[in-house]
Amino acid sequence: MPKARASIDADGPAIRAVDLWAPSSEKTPQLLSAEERARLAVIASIVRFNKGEKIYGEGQRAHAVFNIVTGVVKAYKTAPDSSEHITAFLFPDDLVGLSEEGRYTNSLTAITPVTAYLLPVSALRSRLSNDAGLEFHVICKLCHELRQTQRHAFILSRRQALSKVAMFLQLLEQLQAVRGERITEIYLPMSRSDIGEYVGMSLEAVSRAFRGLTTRGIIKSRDRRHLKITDRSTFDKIADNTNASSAAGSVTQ
Amino acid sequence: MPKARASIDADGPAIRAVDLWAPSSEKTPQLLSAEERARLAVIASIVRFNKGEKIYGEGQRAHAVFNIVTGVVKAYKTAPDSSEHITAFLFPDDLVGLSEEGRYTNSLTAITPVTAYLLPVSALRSRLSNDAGLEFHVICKLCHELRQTQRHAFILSRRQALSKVAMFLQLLEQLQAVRGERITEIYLPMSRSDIGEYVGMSLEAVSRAFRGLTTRGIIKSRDRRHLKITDRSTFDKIADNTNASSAAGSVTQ
DNA sequence: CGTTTAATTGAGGAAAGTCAAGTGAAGTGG
DNA sequence: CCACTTCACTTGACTTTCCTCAATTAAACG
Repeated sequence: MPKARASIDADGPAIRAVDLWAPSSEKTPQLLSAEERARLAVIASIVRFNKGEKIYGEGQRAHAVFNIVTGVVKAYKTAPDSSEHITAFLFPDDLVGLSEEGRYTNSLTAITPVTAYLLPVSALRSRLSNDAGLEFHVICKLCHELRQTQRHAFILSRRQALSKVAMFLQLLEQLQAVRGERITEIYLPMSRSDIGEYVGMSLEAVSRAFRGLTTRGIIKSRDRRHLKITDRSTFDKIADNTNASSAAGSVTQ
Repeated sequence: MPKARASIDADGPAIRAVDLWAPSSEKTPQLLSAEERARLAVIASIVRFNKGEKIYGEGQRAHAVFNIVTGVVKAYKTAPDSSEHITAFLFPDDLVGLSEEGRYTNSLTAITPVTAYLLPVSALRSRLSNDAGLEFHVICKLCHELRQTQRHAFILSRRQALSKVAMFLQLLEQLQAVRGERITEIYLPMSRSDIGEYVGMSLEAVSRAFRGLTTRGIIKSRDRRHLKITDRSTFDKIADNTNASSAAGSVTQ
């Protein structure tokens, strides 16, 4: 029996984002019509990457844009001091590889097995200039990613480790919901180290934050990659940084 | 004699960004042709805001997009704990107010006197759908802003206060260069508190960072809003976080 | 010129980083 | 299938850094 995703696989590239102007009932609808997806499928090819495989490196010539079908990738920059900063985690229906003057601005690595559509820039370019509707959808997607990155920056600006991690989990949960997956459990495809590089703290601090949330009874992890939020209200308070630590503290101590 | 900017004022909305694919010689060219700007000018109106004046609030209905002509604005989010996080500083030729489902996602306040083009969304919307070239330019601008926000996130991810502030100054300097202004001196239109809210540290820490850079002879400030980089190589090392603190430390101590 | 706001500076404490050791999980090859 | 290697994660002890609170100085504004 084919997975739900298999149909997407067959239908061509897909992008998902909210509309810029119109208030819609649906949360994040599929932006492209079947016809548009079919037209894009003509110029696209399917590519696969193993877990841990590097897709491209920062500064390389950008020959293609990728549209993820299944799996998760990380986009990251390597700082001059050789520490890595993760720019974004990218999931199915995301678009990645939009470049600056023909060169990639991030490196890209698969953190799970990945299948994706590869769209050559030359072909995409001409398609874009001939299809105003598609262009508009790309604009919507970019606005979406811009807000996503602003949210990332917001997480990074927090000072408390617990708050950072809680916000990160909220983010993952929401993305999962948007993809139509079950959210009884949050799935963490990435390592502690990846999380640390995303939220701006050491992997040890990430580990401690998980422990902190667990011992306070706020989350419960089945294994290192699956957890459940058991106390939603204090969880949200910690994420919002509204006096939850003090309340929870009085319970614990 | 009119300032260079006065001509922009007269010519209609202007946006500036690098091209997605083509490597260009110019750093960040004006994307819109005279004709496009004129067509946009038809639907635009000029608006002015005083220093400190709020332009719109997060969550309000988004009736218009703004294209800044002169002055500087800050876009920010107010956290549930009532602390403010600055999302971006916006300068002439920037585009701001692209919304999510018809509502603004940030608040916007002028931090200097500001003049801007106001583009009603309804008119802009129909212009966009009739002009593929304009759409493409908006895509370029959005990619540009996306990278800008990623850079912001990168600054926020740094741990050292000096490094954060140095990177922030690099950013300002580059934006100044792009706008064609002189870069012998870096101009800081925003307060220490604004800087702190942008780079993710307290205003006191910002102040101390400036002092730190000054006492080490790396920067020299004429007044609180104007400074010069006097030791470029160690400045860059601090921004890059490559063993400059140790080297500078041995000099000072 | 006085009042208000912004910025600096200092002292103390909390929080996360670093270093290092130990534990658990996963994958490999016999 | 199990021992072995390897890698990811956890946990602890110590140190550094920045935040918080508070007092002082400097600048901006009417």
